[in-house]
Amino acid sequence: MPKFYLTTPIYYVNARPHLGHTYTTVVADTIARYQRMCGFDVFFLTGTDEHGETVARSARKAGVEPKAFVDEVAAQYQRLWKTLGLEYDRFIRTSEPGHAAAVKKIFQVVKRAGYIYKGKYEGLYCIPCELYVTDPTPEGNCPTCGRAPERVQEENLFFRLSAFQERLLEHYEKHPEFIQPVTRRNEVISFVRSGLRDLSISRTRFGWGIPVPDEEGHVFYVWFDALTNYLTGIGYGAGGAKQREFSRLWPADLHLVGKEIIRQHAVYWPAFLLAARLPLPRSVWAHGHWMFEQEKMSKSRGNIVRAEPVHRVLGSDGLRYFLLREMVFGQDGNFSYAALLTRYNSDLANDYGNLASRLLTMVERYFKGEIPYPSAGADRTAEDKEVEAVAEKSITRFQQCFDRYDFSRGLEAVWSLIAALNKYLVETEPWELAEDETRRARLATILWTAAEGLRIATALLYPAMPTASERIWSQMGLEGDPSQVKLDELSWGQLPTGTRIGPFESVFPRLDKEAVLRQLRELEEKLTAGPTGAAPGGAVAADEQNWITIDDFAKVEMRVGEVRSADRVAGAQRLLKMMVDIGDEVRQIVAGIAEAYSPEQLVGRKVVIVTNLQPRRIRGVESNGMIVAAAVGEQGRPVLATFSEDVPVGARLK
RNA sequence: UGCGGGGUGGUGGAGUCUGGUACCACGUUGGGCUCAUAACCCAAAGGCCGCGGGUUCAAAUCCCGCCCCCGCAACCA
Repeated sequence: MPKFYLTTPIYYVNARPHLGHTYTTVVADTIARYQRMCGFDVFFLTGTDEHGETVARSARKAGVEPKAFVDEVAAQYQRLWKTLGLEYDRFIRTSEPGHAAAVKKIFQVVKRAGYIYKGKYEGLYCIPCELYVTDPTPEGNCPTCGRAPERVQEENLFFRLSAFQERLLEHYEKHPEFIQPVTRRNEVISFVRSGLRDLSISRTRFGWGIPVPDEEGHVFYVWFDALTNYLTGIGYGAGGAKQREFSRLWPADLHLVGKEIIRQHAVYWPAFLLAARLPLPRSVWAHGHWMFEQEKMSKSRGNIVRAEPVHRVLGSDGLRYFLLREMVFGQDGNFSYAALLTRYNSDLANDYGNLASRLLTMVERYFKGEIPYPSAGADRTAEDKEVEAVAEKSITRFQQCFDRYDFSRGLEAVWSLIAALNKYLVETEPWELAEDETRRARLATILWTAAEGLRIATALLYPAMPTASERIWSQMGLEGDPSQVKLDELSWGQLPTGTRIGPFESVFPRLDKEAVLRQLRELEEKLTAGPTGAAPGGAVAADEQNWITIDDFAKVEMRVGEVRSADRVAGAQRLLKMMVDIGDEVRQIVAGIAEAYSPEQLVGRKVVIVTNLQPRRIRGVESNGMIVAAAVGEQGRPVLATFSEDVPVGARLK
């Protein structure tokens, strides 16, 4: 049996799983189930990435040892995957001893091949990003996250990434399917063409990592450590039977990743593998991101969607269906509760679920629960043949789409069959025929035909919605379960006749939109109210109130000022430079309010100024104070503080 | 300003690489049916495919210019 080895990224345990993690894993699970139905011997690997300074810090903050911290968060991931019915073959954790051994081994191989050298790094380092800041912003901040980097000096081991530029480009050229979709491929190619710098692969600043052999005080940089999981997860370096398993499974057929880490997977990873003389994975597929109601999800916006509330209300299949159906694989998608419920009600409840219950009800009522069969000489009408044709076409189309991970279109193909079946029932009116004893044969043909269509649709839906598919399968009284269906053998006419249908009940009950929306919001709130971010349950101390004393407040000097003049700062979209009269002097102040206020609106206006703030140059212009404004809405639109009574310039606020 | 992604009937999306019928879902309006989960079926209305130019027998699709939106980054003390 041919093998199919696929992976998700290993998730960084600094944060609790959110919708993005769930999406990748759902996709992987769906592909795994699909490929099994296609006859592949599938191996599905996922796991957690547990090293690095950020994790060490979060653990310290939570007051626990790193190991205890990562154990807790890794368990959260495993629990969630379990509740969502995601069935991986192995969950790897980079803190496992076996993994460390394998990382060391591959390092030795790469080192012996001459691709490692020792260098000195002196400069800026951004701790949250775990990146060296080689070209900081004009302000001296990290270009990735905008925070202030720290000045460090350390001796590092470097990987000669630069030596692989040509070989990588050649590989992309020869294997166009290596990076997908095409837009990502183009991005990567232009990045590599622009020149590769050697990569520092060790750190000496912290200890929470895998020690580098023979290098006192060095631990591996997270990516060198993390990427290697794809090898260790299937037995690399383990020896014996495990090594044979490795040889059988490697190279990976598919690395599923989010678009934010395509570079690591399409550049660094193949370079490491080339250096270690290992075959390269067949493809790296980068999917897009989920937005929440048209906005990027982010912690600061507080709009991170979690799978748990949705699962509680809709069940895992409802969530899976939405994720697969609504996003064009590879592009960004938009998540909203309203869209989720609309999809659920119209596709799952009205079309599919309702089809099953109307059909099963009729089988129960007209044939005592036994799926009837068309009698030998029964005439088949044009309608019957049409249904068969649609079913055959759905099977083909579904496979074509799923083969290229076009889940959305593939599911559409199944729905074209479901729609055809609903239509068929309306047109043939079996409930009319049931009134007439002489037309039993025709009635039998119709119900058999519809049931056969439902069987095919249900089999095709298994990869996307395993639970629902299994339930309807058994409600129809079919043998075994849909996972055993071989897709290349699935075709019209295999529905066994005379099988007794099982007890049935609605698999996708219709939902009251308003009520469910409310329920979702409540569940969500309950979740956010708990420890947020990385904090594993209970590990975080109750928030101490951030009281300040009156003396603290007294340190801030705020005065009423009047804007004398205001001008835009050249080349800056949001900045205004103002001259503000604060009584005894006129201050120059720069503020990021240009998008909300025009200079003309401001001149002559009384505002509140923090006057004892340390002066600072912003975009080359000195600012001697800060203007006080409310941040309104999610975008933080500034609204200036004002007085409704007249106040003299220079008056102090207390 | 730099990089990336977009602008398609009321809404959300396909289609753009590989020019030639604008497709899907939701929504709206009218009708049908009663087996079914107020579900299902039929019909209709609704689009100068962001704007301007070009290539072509033919452009949503290719080329040039412009406008607008979103994300990231840079300024937001």
